[in-house]
Amino acid sequence: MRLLDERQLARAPPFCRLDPHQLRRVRDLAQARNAAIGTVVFDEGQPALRFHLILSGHVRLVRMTAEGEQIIVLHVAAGQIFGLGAPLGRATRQETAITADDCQLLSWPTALWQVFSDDYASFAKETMRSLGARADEMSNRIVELSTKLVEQRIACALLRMIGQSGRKVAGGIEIGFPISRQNIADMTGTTLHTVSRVLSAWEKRGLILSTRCHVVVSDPHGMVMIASGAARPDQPATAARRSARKAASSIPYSAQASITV
Amino acid sequence: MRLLDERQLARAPPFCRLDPHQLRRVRDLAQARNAAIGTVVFDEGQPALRFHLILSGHVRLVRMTAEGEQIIVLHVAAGQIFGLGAPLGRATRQETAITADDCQLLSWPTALWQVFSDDYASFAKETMRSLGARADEMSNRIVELSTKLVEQRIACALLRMIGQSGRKVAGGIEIGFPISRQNIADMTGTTLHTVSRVLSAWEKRGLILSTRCHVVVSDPHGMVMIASGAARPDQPATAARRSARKAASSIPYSAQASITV
DNA sequence: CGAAGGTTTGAACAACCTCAACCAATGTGG
DNA sequence: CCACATTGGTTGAGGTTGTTCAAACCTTCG
Repeated sequence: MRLLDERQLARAPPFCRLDPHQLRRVRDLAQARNAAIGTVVFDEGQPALRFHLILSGHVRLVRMTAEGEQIIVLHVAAGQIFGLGAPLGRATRQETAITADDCQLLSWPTALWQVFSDDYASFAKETMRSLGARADEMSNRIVELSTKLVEQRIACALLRMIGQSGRKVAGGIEIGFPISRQNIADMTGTTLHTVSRVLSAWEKRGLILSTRCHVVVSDPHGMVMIASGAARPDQPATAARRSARKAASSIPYSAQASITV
Repeated sequence: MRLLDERQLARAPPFCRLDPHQLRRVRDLAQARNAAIGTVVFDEGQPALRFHLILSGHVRLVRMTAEGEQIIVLHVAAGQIFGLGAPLGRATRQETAITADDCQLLSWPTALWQVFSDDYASFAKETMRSLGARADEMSNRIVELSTKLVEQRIACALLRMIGQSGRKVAGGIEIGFPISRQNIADMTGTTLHTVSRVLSAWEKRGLILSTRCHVVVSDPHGMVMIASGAARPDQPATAARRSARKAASSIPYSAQASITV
């Protein structure tokens, strides 16, 4: 079991540069846990005592509003670290972490994050890289939510998921964990009704194949078209939504203002 | 000039624990720059060669879409660092940085980030903390964009700005830098027309005072009411928008699932 | 003073949410 | 193994929010 874990640990980006001896040390300090689908790993508001690594499976980071709505902020895939609140200066969890499928998890006390960072340069580097990637993803989500229509946002969400956790299957690329219409709605800021309508339409057009909690994208290119706002049936191919004020987009700012730094 | 910079530097969170000698070293490695309002500090797509600190003023981090729309991702206030793409593993800028008012800026080559982090523990800690705070802010924005009505989102944006850069004036709390309706629209994913209508209505109700590029919140508490979705004139005080499915929100997940970690 | 940028406001329309009802798949207990 | 509950999915009708279009106004600044 430990040996097995070590071998998987060696494939996780934050630890893949460590030698066998270092891996053993890291593994021995970890607490292992198998969590069935739907298990809550930690909950919004709790003290952030440990950080986690996914050996296999997927975890959703979720926030809930006072009105009882869920918003899926991020998906974390195998090989990745999550729950780094403490090193980022948060004493308590801001999100709830729920397994999206059956998971093997390791966790360490937050104090070890500093130790690992000091001892293994690649660990520090890799966690920073991962924080950066997530900041990018959130930033992209903000742009999408601000500018895109629901159909485009759903397309973006599917593309993001097949990019992060897609696996090739017969009819296309499948999202590698169970995902319901409600889940997709929670990612895109819409309702399951709208998601259902959109996916049904896409299935008729041959863009996807879908069964219960299960989506295969059979025409990724067509999906990109939809996500980008091209392939709009009626509209003239102009702005997807808000009036592209001035439309001076093509000239970067730098061409106008003197940039020095 | 250098001396003046050093004194201001000593007040910036990332450097406030340094002794005078260290401060001088940091200052001597920096490039100083005064940037008038509307100056582009760096542009989306450029290589990330330096990181920056605001001595005074405010900087907007902006992203543009293919259709020419701007989205304001974050505001950065005096004393804060920005442009940390490189340590986060990004070779090129993902956002454009534009000064929101007249700014005094310092910048350093990205290579020094590692050096400062190694040499000054408080610097490393503080930059992590700041990354965490921004991740929180983005996460909050995602929740707002996903669940709140336009009026609530605008209220949230105003509250966030007075929280970060508000100053007390005669009639209430003023946002500490110039801000147009269009800017607010770019923050909330709406149009300047809608922002204008909402602010006009608020001004009539005595919640704010506003002139060109200039907003004073005179009733912060009322603003919080609006932001949270209370104070809705017609609706019964239930869910602000999407149907609060199951509304099991009050019981934290942890009460249902065994949480161990 | 004219131009440019910011703001206001009305009217029409589109997107999408809400309500409502129903169906299909899966799981459960007798 | 079947009745039944549960969960996820589908689909139509109607209503609300907020965008789009259009036009005018005001302020600031060269």
